[in-house]
Amino acid sequence: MVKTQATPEQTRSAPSGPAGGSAPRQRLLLIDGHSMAFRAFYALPVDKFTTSTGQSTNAVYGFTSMLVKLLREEEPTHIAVAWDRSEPTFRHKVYDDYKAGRAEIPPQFPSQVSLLQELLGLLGIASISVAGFEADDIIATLATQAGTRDMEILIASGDRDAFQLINHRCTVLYPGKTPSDLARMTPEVVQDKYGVPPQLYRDLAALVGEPSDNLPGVPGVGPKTAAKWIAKYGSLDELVTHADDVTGKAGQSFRDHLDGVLRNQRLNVLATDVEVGAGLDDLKGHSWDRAGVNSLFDTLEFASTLRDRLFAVLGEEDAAGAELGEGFTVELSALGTGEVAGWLAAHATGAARAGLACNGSWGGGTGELTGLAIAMAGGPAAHIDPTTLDAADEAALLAWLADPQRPKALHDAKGPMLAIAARGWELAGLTSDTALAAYLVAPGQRGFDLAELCLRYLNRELGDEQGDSGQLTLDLAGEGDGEQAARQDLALRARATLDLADALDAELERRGGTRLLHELELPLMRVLAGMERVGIAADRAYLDALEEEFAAAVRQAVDEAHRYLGREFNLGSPKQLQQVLFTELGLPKTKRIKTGYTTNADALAWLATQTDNQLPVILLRHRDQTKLRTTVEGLIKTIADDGRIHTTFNQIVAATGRLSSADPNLQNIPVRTDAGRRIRRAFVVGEGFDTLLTADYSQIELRIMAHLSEDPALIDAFQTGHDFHAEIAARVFKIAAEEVDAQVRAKIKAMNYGLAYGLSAFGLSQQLGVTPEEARGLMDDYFAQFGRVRDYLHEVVERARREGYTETMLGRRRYLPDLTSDNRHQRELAERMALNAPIQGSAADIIKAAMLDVDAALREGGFTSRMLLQVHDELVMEVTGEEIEDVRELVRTKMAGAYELRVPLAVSVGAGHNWHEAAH
DNA sequence: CTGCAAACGTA
DNA sequence: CGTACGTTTGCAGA
Repeated sequence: MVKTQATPEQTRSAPSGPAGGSAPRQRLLLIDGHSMAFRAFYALPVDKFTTSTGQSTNAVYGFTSMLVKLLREEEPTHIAVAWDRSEPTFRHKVYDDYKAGRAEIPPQFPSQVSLLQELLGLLGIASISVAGFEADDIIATLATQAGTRDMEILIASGDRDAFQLINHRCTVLYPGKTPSDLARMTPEVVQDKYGVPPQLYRDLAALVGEPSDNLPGVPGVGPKTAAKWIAKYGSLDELVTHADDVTGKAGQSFRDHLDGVLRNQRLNVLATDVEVGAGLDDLKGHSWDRAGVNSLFDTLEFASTLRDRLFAVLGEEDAAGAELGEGFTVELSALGTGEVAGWLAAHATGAARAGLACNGSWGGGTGELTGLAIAMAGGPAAHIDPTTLDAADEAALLAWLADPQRPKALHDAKGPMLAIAARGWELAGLTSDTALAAYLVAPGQRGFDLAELCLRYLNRELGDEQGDSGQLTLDLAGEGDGEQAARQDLALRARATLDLADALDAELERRGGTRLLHELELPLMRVLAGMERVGIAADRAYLDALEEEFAAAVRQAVDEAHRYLGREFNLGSPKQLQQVLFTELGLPKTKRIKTGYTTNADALAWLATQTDNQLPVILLRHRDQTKLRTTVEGLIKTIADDGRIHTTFNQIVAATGRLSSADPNLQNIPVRTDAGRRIRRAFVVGEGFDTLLTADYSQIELRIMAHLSEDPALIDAFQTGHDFHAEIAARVFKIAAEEVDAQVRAKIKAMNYGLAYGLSAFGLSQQLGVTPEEARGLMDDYFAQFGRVRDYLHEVVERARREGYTETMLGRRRYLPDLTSDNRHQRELAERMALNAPIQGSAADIIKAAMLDVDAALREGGFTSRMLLQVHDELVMEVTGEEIEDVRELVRTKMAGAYELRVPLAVSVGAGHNWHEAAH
């Protein structure tokens, strides 16, 4: 088996030979994968090399470290890593007990081998393993082939069997205390150390034995005696021939154990004719995947030092620019009044993309632009102060910014876009948003800072941000170095954005995400900016009254609780609650958590059933009312001067592709309880409009599951059923849909929704309050009718494990390296993520596409009505009286038609004066 | 002042 | 032992 990764889009190659010079000798590096990884495993403490998700990384780290050192110091032109297989080898056929009695492999080790093989794949280094043979045999075979080509050969192996391969052109690098501390085993060193030439080393080993392979040698014969004999007789064969001549106690022992010695000799010979499936030419440096390596190192939580060292050695043959710390350079023009139009005309008129960077502040649907930098590929860059423009400059600049024919790249553009819009300007022609592109390349990563991305994708350092207000260097002399440095800094960010956009374009193309960026996320960003700018009207007086009401209820509950206990305590402190409930009142213990026992709502409700004590009930009411009060409080604080609440939609945080909403979060406004729904009445239709309209997808995730699984019964249920859950229940229990009672329907509904989350029988039993056996039975009944769903969910996980990522209907990927973790908890969590991601993510794809369609239709139709919010499967719109029927129809059509599934996409629409009334 | 844990709201 | 988020609060440590 040969695993290589060769993708034409990649530009760098590894490993590198010595640059320049005249026809350097070819040098083949062969690594015994398991042997070296095992050495690394024991050289580094596993507890110090464990990620936050529990994945051990000590072997990966140590091995990689060794690899970097070898690449740098040995400069191989060809390289391969050979791996053992778990299947028996020809040696087992000769000797049943070969390697028997070996210590158990530590549980943290095997998954690291997979990670290493993944890493080698990304580095373009061949990983070779062959059924029936050990890594040593593969190495011997390749070394022999290389020998006939007069190549220089280096073998990194902790297995002394490799010593027999040593000769004047083949050196074994044998690990000492750490795998990076390698001893060069040449013919001279072997002779010196063992007293025999390398070609006779296996004769010596046959006599001495190899305990780790369960090959006992001759008792009483150590390396010294063995070497003496071999020197005297010339070889083991000769020694055997003259076995009777060997004197002494050792000689007798030798004769007694002759069979074992001959067996050892047969076993430790290395095969040199293995079908390795790769020729020497396949072992030259292949292209490597920088972003993939970065992404893997990120998940392994490796510090940048190892990464830097690796990239430095891989990038050696590149032009000088690849060195870390090279940074970015620009030829900066700080444009004064009257200079902008001229600079733009001179530098930014063609089809070449410009990098942009903005200073200022933004959020809450608006912003202020205080500085703008434009950088072009060749180096020219300009800094523009938007407050000092004359009329001609301003006209030229805003025309350029708004020109879709002038391609631009900008990092995290939605904020700057709001700031630009706040000046009354427009930004068009964006062909990349580097934050958005990086998100599509690897969603679920922690940060998408420009500086971080530069390091990750360009291997270049972007100087620290100075801060927009010059906090670090406030230059008292006025027009001095501080401002100069700030302009330079902004220009460098513009330049970095430009270079990064190119790198991410290529990376995204490799991962099939180009269309997602250009046809979905980039256009959506503009729509989201519009929604943030518009906001949603809030009824402040109503909210004030509501807050007072909830606050009164909270005070009441606090009072009651204090009186009940006979002293004051903080009801908001879980710690004090635990003290009161479990220590002072001696109530039964709830589920254990890190800090003791949980006091969450479920636990309190359970406690209420276990005791006559009224405190749990009071606490529940307190929790409820407190939550409502703080929600209302928070909303009031965010009402802007225009009487509206402007949330910020985050497009690059949710690993599945969903949007999120913050400052305030308008995607978690209560709806399930009566009291909660009252809060929704505070979201009202704004001035100049007549109706709030909500449109939501019915059971979109289940419909997606039906589509993706192609389960005929599930698809059919959507075609025929009016009440979907009842329809499913009827099929599971083989009764008529009308006979399904509310209880049964509820169970099936829970089951339906649980499926997409990877619900277990235990989890289902907890939720339904039935026994795990009953829940198991329910699941079995369910899958008896909808078997393809089970197959699908299973396949989705297996495929993700193989490929390393899941994919949504529009090709949005989510990488889940923990699927091969040896930590069961982490692995199972990743499995649930893997089966949920395509479903939740496809739903996100669909509503995003629908939003684009709705937006386009509204603009094309010249409507005044507008989109305000997105809540995952719901859109909230603000509509004028005369447009209501058209918009109702438009939204329904666009949402239902956003993507064609094997089942219809059902959309329900409601209207009213506030969000509560509009719900249906 | 910052970061974590617990709790809880939504889809 | 059910996925994806964001916010608030209390509290411990810097």
